[in-house]
Amino acid sequence: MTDAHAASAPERPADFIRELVANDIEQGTFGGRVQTRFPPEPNGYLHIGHAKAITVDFELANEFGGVCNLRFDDTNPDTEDTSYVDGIIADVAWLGYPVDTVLYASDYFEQIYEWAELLVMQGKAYVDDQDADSIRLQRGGYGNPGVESPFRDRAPEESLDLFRRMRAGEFADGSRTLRAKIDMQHENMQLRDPVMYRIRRGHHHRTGDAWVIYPTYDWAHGQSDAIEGVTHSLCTLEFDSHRALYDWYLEQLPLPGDQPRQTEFARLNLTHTITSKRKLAQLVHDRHVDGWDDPRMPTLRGLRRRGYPASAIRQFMAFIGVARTNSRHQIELLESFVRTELNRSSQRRMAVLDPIELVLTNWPADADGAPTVEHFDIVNNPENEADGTRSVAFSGRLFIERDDFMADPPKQFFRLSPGREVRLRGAYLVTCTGFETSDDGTVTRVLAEYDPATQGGSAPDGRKVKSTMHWVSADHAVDATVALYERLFAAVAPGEVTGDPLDDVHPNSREIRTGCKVEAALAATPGGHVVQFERLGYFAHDADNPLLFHRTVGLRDEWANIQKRA
RNA sequence: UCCGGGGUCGUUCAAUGGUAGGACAGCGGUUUUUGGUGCCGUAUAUAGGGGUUCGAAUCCUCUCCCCGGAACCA
Repeated sequence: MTDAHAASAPERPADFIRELVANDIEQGTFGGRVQTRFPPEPNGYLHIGHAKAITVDFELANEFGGVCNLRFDDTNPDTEDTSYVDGIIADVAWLGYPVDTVLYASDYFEQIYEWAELLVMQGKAYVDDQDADSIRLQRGGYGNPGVESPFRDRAPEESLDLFRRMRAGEFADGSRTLRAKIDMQHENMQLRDPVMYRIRRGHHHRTGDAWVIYPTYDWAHGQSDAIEGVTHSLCTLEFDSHRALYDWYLEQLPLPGDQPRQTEFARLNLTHTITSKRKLAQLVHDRHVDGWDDPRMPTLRGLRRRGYPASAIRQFMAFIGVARTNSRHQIELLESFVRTELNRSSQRRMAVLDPIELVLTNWPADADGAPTVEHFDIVNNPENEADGTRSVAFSGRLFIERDDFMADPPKQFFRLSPGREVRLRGAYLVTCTGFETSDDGTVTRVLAEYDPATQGGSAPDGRKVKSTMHWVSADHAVDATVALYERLFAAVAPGEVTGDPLDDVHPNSREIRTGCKVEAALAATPGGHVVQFERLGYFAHDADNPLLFHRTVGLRDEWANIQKRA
């Protein structure tokens, strides 16, 4: 975190949710207790948007001394799977939040069913024999009243009998539903006799075939909250109109404790990023990406593989806060948190992505005629002295970045060109004496002379050079593969009003570069960590392949800006 | 069309009747054995009209714009 970030964090005023909770505590609502929950449906993997909900839920409970549990909203057997359950648990844990208590709405099916019978007996719910199309037609429209079902005034005893037979499996899927009897003329469409149970014979990943009827989200969510003792049920803005129904259900029931309260906040949107589980699933299905953990994906596992530190994601979420305004944050802000964290934590290594040979023509040979090899101790991380130094081999034949040499450089180019002296980081000052080209004019080799008096990279006479370049020794480097990523989506920008963002998938969102040269020691280190290749950006070492690196984010590149402006 | 939620620098989050502030992105400078990092400086905003008030981003009113809501999805 930069000082600017650090300084602004404590000054950040309470967002509206924290204000609300602080107020509740002051007034003694919920007996001063705070309990939240993060309630994903296990029908896909978590993405960066969920990370906001996770941090809001867990941090709020944390801040006020309450608890937050992970609860699976597993009320739809058709879409859910145990592999998603496992993946979500792992992702929440990776983000840094406790998963020792994992709860499931499906554990409450019996209690929720009993409460449904209660509503039926009280005449507040009825079995409807109509199909989905008829119910939808009768619901009416915005500004148009609904039509009451012909089964609406069926006797409670008859509904109860039918409801029990629904559970017993006597009726076909979709043939009947249990509906709440509220108000078919209500201006809020959610209150026009919503469906509470549907018949569905899908195999549930936890309850198996024990049930053929399943509660809908609205009929299960508030009830689960109440059973668990949740006080503050936080969700995203699109559930705003469901709040009246949430309250109505709870008001009808003999709850074991205080009635929980739903509060909505704006979901996270990011530029160049899609946060729709359905669409991410389509990216995977259509093979635009390799899988849910593809480093281009905004999934938590994709970001992790790409080298995003969990702490950077948490800090970003804390910084943007919560509000009810629909907005789309710039991904550059997230990336700045990633860079800030990585700048502090990642060790520096030298690598050359697009190698060109640099030959030191005055480099000495040993007694046996072979080129001399020297070893330099180079600082691992200038931001953290405790990271120490490493020994790097140096000799007369090196690789440098092709971009770091220009035969005919423009004014603002500070790197190697004929006649100019630069520093090879941690090694020597070298002066370019010439270069070789192939028949088509491509530079094939750069020639230079080193100054033996500048061992370690500083000149005894105090002369300065304008550039310090990274390098690898040709005889000591190893070949590696580096994956560079563009934004998956070209647009998805603020104010953009395109159609389906999937039309916008960047066709060349990944560039694989082989033949890159990296320090030999990198091949021997375990994968998973992130290193900074000097001036090239941050790279995540692939967990499975020690010679594959994913670029996490690039560095801020002033030279690129200069070229752009020219 | 009806109901609900929103509208503050380019972007985003603050300021709740009393100096419109921060971050990211810009721009200018500076330090630096990474054109990285750090540091210093700087421009840019209250959707519009009317009203209340000594004083309005904030309260009232009219208008405009954006988002959400009519699954047996969540």
